[in-house]
Amino acid sequence: MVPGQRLIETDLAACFQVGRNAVREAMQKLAARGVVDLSPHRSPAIRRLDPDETFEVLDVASALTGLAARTAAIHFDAQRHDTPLRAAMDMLDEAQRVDEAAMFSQARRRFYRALLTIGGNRELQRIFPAIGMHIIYAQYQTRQLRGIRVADYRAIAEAVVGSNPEGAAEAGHAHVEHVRRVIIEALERSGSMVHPERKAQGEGS
Amino acid sequence: MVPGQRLIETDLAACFQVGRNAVREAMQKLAARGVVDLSPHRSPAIRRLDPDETFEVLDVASALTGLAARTAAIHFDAQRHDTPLRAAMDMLDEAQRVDEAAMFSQARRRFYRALLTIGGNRELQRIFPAIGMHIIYAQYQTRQLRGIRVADYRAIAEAVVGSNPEGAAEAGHAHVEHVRRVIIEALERSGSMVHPERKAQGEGS
DNA sequence: AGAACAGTATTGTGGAACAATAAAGGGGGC
DNA sequence: GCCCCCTTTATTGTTCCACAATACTGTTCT
Repeated sequence: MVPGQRLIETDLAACFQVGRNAVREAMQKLAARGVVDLSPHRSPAIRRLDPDETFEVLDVASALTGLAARTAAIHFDAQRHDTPLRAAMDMLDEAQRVDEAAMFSQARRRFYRALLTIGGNRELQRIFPAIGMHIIYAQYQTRQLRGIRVADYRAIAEAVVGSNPEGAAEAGHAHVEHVRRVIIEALERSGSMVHPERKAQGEGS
Repeated sequence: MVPGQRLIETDLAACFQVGRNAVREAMQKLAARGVVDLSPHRSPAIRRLDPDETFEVLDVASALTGLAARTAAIHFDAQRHDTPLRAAMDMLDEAQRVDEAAMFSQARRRFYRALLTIGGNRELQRIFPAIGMHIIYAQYQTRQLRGIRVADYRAIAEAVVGSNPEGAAEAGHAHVEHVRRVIIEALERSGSMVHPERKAQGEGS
């Protein structure tokens, strides 16, 4: 599954033993989540982010991650929320220890799900998975990024359990900025950088 | 078209002279934009926001409207962007003058489209229409709200043409807060308010 | 009145057919 | 040899039909 790859619906239908109809609906759901690009009369292609669009995604992610973290910190209730959050963190640690990418992805999803559940904002729960963050995770999957993420997630979690909304929001913004910096460095190394210094356009700290 | 109304796909197919399939795909697109609620084995219902969820939508809207305004202010170029933005503002004025709801909706959409175009953030262009703001506009359509909106939009536009990112973001946040206040008052009048004081959970000023 | 039950309405899904469009390949003209 | 146009092919867009699975409704029995 490489970015830009085209998915022919007849093939998928045959492959999964389902009707073309189901394939089309699945594609629409994936398009809504930003996984595939859908243009009329063309096969759906799994989404590819050029450097510019990558940073655009990060700007949106910064805004909504900050909101998610802040909202979770406001609504955190140790009684109900401590266990699931701690479970997510433990799984992140475990995934990093055994160094398995698939398990790490699962743990990351669990962490964000916990964050969104704690916050309780249904609209955010609906919108958040539509951000192209998944694509970034998949496209720039490095061990370095995983380490940074675990540390950042811990900072967010601590601010949340400490019921510190502004700290949580800031930790969320900081996390996205860390990801941005790592990607900038990776792009500079590979020389595919068009705008050498691309600054964040979200709330400065 | 009243909130909660159920849409039977057979009826719609017959009504619009299209196949059930097309209706289903259209429903999925509407669900992605947050217009209808879609639960398995049940007819799609046009989305209804209870007071709580209304405020949750506003929290998300505040974050993304702020980002949209800030990004537009950063990328504003008088040469290319002055004309479309001014056209949108003129249409808003005209719509308010003749006091037509349909025209006002169209003008509002145009304003946001201009904002998103100026900013140039493709991910934001993709995500923004998915916010349930439409539903709020439809559900709380009052003359008072229209007036507030025109004033707020003007403030945003001025900050944008002045290339003042922080001012634009603040104007965006302020706009959403104004809408929030009007809705709180409306709910208090109608007595359907559960949590009497529901504070914004986005960035304070 | 309340609960189990049958019948109906509606969605979920597969399959076939055809039109419409886009991509690819081939044949002429320069 | 290279480019343009045309034909051919592959793929999507859409409709129709059929049937299974599920939710809704109304009725009957206790």
